[in-house]
Amino acid sequence: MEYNPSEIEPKWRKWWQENGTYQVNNHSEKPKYYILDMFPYPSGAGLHVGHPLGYIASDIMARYKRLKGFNVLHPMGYDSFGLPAEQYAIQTGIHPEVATEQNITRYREQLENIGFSFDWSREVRTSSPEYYRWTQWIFMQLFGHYFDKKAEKALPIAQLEQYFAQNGNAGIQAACDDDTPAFSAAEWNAMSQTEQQQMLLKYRLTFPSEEFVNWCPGLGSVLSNDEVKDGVSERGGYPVERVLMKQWVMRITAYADRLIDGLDTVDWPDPIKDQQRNWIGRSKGASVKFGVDGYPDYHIEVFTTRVDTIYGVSFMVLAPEHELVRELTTDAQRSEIDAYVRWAASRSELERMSEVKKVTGAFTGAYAINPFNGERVPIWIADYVLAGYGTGAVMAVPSGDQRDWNFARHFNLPIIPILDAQQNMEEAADPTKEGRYINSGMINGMDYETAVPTLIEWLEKKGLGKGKTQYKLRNAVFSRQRYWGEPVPVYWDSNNIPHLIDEADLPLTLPKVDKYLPTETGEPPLGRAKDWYYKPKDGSEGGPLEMNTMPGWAGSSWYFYRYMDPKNGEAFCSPEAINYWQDVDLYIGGSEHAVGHLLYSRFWNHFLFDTGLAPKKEFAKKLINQGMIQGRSSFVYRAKERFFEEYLMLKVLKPFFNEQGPFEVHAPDFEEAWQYDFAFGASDLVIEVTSYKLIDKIEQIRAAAESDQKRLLVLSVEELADNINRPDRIAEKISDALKSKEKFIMSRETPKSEQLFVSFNLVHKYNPENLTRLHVDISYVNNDFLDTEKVRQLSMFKNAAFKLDADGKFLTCPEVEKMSKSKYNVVNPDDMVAQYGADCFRMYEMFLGPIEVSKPWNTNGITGVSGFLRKFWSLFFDNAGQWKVVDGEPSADELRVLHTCIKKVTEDIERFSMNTCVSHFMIATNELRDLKCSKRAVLEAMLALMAPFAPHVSEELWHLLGHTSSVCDAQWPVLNETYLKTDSINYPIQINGKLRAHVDLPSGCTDEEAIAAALAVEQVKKWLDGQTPKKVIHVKGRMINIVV
RNA sequence: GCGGGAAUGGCGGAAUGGUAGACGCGAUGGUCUCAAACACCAUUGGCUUUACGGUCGUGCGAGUUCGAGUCUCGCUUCCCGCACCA
Repeated sequence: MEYNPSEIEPKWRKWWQENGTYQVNNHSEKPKYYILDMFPYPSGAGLHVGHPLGYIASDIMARYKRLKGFNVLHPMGYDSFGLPAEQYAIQTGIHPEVATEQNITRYREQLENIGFSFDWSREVRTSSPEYYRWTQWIFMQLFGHYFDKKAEKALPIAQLEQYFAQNGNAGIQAACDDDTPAFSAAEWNAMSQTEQQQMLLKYRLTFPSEEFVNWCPGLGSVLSNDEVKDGVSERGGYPVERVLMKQWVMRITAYADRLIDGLDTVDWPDPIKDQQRNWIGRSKGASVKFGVDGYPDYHIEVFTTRVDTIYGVSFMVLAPEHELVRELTTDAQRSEIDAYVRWAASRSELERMSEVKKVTGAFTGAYAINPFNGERVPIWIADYVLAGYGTGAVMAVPSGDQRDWNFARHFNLPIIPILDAQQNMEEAADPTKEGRYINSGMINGMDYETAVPTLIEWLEKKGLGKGKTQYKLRNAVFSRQRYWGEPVPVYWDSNNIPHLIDEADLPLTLPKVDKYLPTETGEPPLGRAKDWYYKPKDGSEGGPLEMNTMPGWAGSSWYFYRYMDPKNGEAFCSPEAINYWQDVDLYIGGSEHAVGHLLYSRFWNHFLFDTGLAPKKEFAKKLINQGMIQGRSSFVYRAKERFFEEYLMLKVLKPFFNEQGPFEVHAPDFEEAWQYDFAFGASDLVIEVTSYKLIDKIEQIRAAAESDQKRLLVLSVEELADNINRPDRIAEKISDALKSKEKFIMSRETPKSEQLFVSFNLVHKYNPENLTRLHVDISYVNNDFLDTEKVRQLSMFKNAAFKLDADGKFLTCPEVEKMSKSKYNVVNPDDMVAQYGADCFRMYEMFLGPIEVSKPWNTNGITGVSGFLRKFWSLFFDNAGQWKVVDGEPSADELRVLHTCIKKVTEDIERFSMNTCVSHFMIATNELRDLKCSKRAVLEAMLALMAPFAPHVSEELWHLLGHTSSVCDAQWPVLNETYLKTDSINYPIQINGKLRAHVDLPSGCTDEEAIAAALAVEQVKKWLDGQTPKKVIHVKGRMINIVV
């Protein structure tokens, strides 16, 4: 039998499905292992070879853990709400649900094709009502809770109401809006129902709020920052304005500390943790109020992380937009300040970014007073201070902060050293915290650790400031003005207070709409729905339903629990299921989700934990980032008409120079002066290069030549393209024309070619301006060489001529780019599977390199893996296709090869080094082949090792060995170290760390024996040259180093 | 500007501080074949040498060490993330 993946692979996929091989039970004696891939969005473009990279790695892990005796949960589903389907719906009128369904079908086919061990009976889709009713339900829980800072957890809002009724809000420590007023119990009890509800919104974990958004009236939607370029939308170029809009917001800031601290408890890559810490941006410092000279009522509040540098403040800087700028500016400075403010407002973000080194600013004429020493310091404005961040004011300490230093240098402001350890103050700021304070009043002589609390205590006593922890993190906007998302289960009463709908009325399903666009009045698409109104069953007052939908991250923030119990209609997940599976043991996905999905889902999970719904604070123990697979595009160079003039000059006309004397050349800059492309000085012949199609142009030139009394030779570019590899033919033609007496010479043959493409390795010979660079579909390219015959299928190349290189080949120019349809560099996994088989595809993706590294897709090496699989097969079948596996005791060598492979593969899977696993399989296969090993005991163990990587071929051979159950339920082979030992070891001998000789020694030899043997080696004696070694190092089983 | 990561043959990449370049691709030579493909065998970092060998070599420059691709410090370039974040 021959190895034929296209036959065996579908057979086993069918068998696995019929036998329910991948179905997982929520009850088991075995330990659980939950391995999860990040949720894909089913896009219309289908899967490309980059997507499965992580899925293959997780599938290998899942199969490996199963062989090791775990009950493994490895599910797959779809994050199926999303913008692309909605945009498609706007264009075509097709309901997003229909398009999404089609896309999912296609994804499923493609995924199935690769032989994953997903339990498809657990598939979930965020856009199905059975799923999103629970997303809505979790939203309702968030609405019903507040965050208690004393308990450090979410508590029911009813408890808060009770507390307010008894105590007012004094003494409560809860996360709430900044503008929450203080009120007593009496005041609370005197409030109307509406007023109380209004107040409670300031505490709820999700609440409506007025937020600034980038509103684009032209598109009828809100845009993200990066969709806005220079104040207009990137798509369409419509104006964008910052407007306040009522949005649902999640109070994620309440969890800022827990989200930072929780990072220390999970095994995630440090770059991801760093990004999250950075995003949350916890900085401990102090807020300090500076007085303003002559304005006793005004204060300028600043936040600083280096309050210890306060005596080094030599000026203040306000943002140009700061509210006090107008009032503080003196008349003398007014014109300068006004001009600067106007200039700053005119500057785009881009300009500000690119000119960080340019120092600009203006003096207001006013002075601030340092609360510590009463010193007057000038108040400046500069655009490096942002109005929207912090207080919009900075205390400038030029000795410790480089940007302040630059500013001080530029405007000649004092630079005051404050620590005795600060150095090179003349060249740059020194932000050190080392040493003792100088010039620093009450903290003189102290170190950093004692100075900070001293200063903060003083500030707080005087009421001029306080120690403060500041976060960069903002509350997360949870509303989208879209159709294709989860409806928010909320209605608004006549007093404009939001209320949850009754839990029994979940799911609140998406209504039908006539169009997927905003209404004429600017309301979201749900505003088009009829009867989008809620009437409670208890007969109380109802109201219109919320028209915003939830964002994409809503459904993906808790999906890992739904897989545990996907069909449950009573709960988002049964307590039994969640207590069995607990949390995700291994999560694999791209690092682009570092702060979006991964932070929001941690937030939701902390909340679910607080309410007792989830058993663990962190939902994923270990996270692995998979690298991106980039595309490898191929470019070809197409000649523009001017290329042929250049070509003629370089290749053809040079010899005529000697015979005919200098000729004159049409130069682009003198188009008016020169009528012809080439003119021979000593002859009356002129040459015109043009397309034969341009009859009018040829006639004009001909008339001009006649009136100039010149003879005209017309060379068509098509003809030149045809003869591009035969310049001699063109030369002959010119030569004939020179000898001829004819007035007008033009080829009568119909040229074949329309366009000329130049091989990449010849491109350097020509002016790049004469060539156009174009993508060519990579399916016509092999090892960067273009298949010049096959490519004629494309209309663009139908009549093309190719300028080939010296070897007669046409080279394309490769470039690594994002994999995308428009770049013609997409590789579809289906094609790879059809050509090489799923097992080969899986192993090759792993073989490409470490899982976490991004790399371009390149099939150049796939034949190596394909060849390996055939070699592996040939351990079981001889050349004639006869089964050759025999029983019998394996030899010591055979066992050594097998157990080396067991050791390496086990170690490498555990550390996710899948690429080296494939190498080990290749090595073992080559060695077993050399040993002519076909022993059942060895091959059976090899199959178990191979099964996670190449499940189809392993299953086939496993059954041919006589098994009736799946190879998935085999046992992972156990390593026996004794088989690894060899009798002798070939030791390298180094002299002074340089390899000089080798010696064979028995594997158990002592230091003395090894050293004596090493010194006796002829080569070593030569290098020692009679000297006694100073020192000899013997690393057992490794090497010997002799120091002379 | 800040933070993180990386840099090893023609290419993808190996290498618990211990023989740098495993494994694969590509290339070269050979066997098989009418021929091609497949397959198989051999060679394949640079320089040098008939050969044995010598010598240089993991982005650059120092350092620690008997020994550094690996550890430390300084630099260069590239990639990723964040971004006037005080």
